[in-house]
Amino acid sequence: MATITMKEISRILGVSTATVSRVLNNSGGYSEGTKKRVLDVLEKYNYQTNVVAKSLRTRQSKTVGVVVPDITNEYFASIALAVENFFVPYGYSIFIYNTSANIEKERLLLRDIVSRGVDGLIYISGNPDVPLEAHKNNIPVVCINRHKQLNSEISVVESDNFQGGYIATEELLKQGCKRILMIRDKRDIIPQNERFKGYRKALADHDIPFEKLLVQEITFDAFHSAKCVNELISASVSFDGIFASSDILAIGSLKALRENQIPIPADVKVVGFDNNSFGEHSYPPLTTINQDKTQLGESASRLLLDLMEKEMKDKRMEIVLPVNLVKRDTTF
Amino acid sequence: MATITMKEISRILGVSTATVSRVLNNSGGYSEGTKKRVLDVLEKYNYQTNVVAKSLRTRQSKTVGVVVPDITNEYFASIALAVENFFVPYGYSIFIYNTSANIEKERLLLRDIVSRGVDGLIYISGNPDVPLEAHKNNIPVVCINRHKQLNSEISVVESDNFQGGYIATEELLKQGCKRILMIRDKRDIIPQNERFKGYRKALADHDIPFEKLLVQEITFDAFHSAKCVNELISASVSFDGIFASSDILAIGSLKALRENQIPIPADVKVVGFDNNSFGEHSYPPLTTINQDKTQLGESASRLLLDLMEKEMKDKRMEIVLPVNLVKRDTTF
DNA sequence: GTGAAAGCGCTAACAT
DNA sequence: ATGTTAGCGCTTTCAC
Repeated sequence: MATITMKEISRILGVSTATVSRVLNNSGGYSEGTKKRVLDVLEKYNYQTNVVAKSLRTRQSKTVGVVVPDITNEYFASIALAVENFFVPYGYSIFIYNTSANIEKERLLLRDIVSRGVDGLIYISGNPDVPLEAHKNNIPVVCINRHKQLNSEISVVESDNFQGGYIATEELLKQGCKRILMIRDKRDIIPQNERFKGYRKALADHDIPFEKLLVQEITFDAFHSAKCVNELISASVSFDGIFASSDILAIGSLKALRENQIPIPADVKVVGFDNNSFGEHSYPPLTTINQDKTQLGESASRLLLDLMEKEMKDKRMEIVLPVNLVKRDTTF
Repeated sequence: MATITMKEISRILGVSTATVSRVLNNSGGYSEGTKKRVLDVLEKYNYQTNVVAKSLRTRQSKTVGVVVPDITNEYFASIALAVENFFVPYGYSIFIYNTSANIEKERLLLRDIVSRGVDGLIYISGNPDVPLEAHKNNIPVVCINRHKQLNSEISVVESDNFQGGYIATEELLKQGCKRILMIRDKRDIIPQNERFKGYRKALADHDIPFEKLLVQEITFDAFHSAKCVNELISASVSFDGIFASSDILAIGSLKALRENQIPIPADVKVVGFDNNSFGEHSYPPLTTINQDKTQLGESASRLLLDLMEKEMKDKRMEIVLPVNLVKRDTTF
């Protein structure tokens, strides 16, 4: 950072640093003439604010932290991108933190977050303690799609997971499926649980009995999903539809169905969840529930900005965003 | 940031802030006794360093910026993750900047980067001006896989794109392909150009004449790739192999082949580039050239750390990482 | 081994 | 309309 300082600028102009600061911040209290003179010199010497010094003085770092389990996952990356796009025009920069689902690492990250004095935090991860602790440190936090704890004072924005589970299942039902396999992440996290509830409700509304065997709780990746479907087929468990609680899981099940020469959607229909980009290019292209990741990121950002700048720290908000069915070729 | 300060700690202990600072930084010059007393109080009051103040004083922000075109692209995200994992143990945090391939936005970002006093920059984007300008501002920069400019003094780490293009084409050749379509990004960027050169060299080494018609330069996405292959088939252009310069392009071509009932790999064989995760689950699973994204991120980070901490600012380095063939089912 | 004091670059009272 | 001054929280030279 070998850039010129305000002090030097003011010396060059023969004015005080206060004056320079004022015109830099448009805070008024100077004549048009000096404003112009100051601006010229600033320009001429290519002055760049020292944000660190400014932060120390104003106690605002103009940064927000985004905590995700894994930025490599398109879903999280899309949200992070939306957050960045929202905040940049307001002069904020984004720190990214990957937890790798490691709770110890998460603790360490939190220390760093507090130390760095981020102005706010967007949290998309599994562990409810951490945002709570940030909140205790007086850092505004908003959580995305991850937990809506009872007695938490933390704001949350999420997709309507229940509704998503419902319409996914309903799509299958409408097409005549009677035995719908649900493949879900085995972790006890709210989005997964809500999608499951939606599935059950749709079943109930269509007078289809719920069968425990048809709900498979697995490790969250495509391989386990493929393995699961293969095993079910080997065990002669019959089903004519699959609701996968995530596109990643759906992709794995598609693979297993292909390997067993089961025509899709003729014999088995499949609906995923998330609307990841690879679903467009899968074989067959995947019918899925779309989550609006941009909207998720933007809503959370807007909420956070209010919390940060409007001193609405106590106002807990909860925003639920609608989801919608994207029909492609794994259903008719 | 409502945390206790060094001054308060020192008052509580009845020592000077200098002493507290010394034990915090392990810089010696205190007895074991005071060290222990200080540490205890620090612990008791849960002292957290104010990184902003420390940065102002030491002129080190302990941050590094990572500039990518689009974090939503798994390839960039993987590198960014590796960078974070490398730097966190050294006490650095990561600013992420998405350029969206928008050169104007990139300029603005650079201002911010300089203003924030990042200690270093990892740059994975198309435009060579920006890292050059950062470099001029005395910010250590290392570029990844994006440009190796003549007379640039900027360090670079990249995959061996030429070799990748060569072995991809060779794989096709070995399996008897005579007419190999190459689908590439139309942008004139070095990785793409190198892959193309590898393709030509492999052709030449196997005495296969180069045909201009078989090189398709398209907009970089799966749709354009599918469209391109469809059009070629409609125009009765014959080919028995496809080398796609990126997995994204390969996925699109797979789709077009399926739509035309062309058996893969029996009639047409396909090799991609990058080894993105979705290639494992495509239909058929994609043979591709693996780039080691973790290694790319780590090497770049290590280089940058040397540049930042060892005052080796002038030492320009160039690291080329090997690539390897990952055989799956789009070739035999 | 420890403390006093200056100062990093900026902003914001408070003067004038 | 402009300047003076103190100070944000920390590190570091220089004394002792």
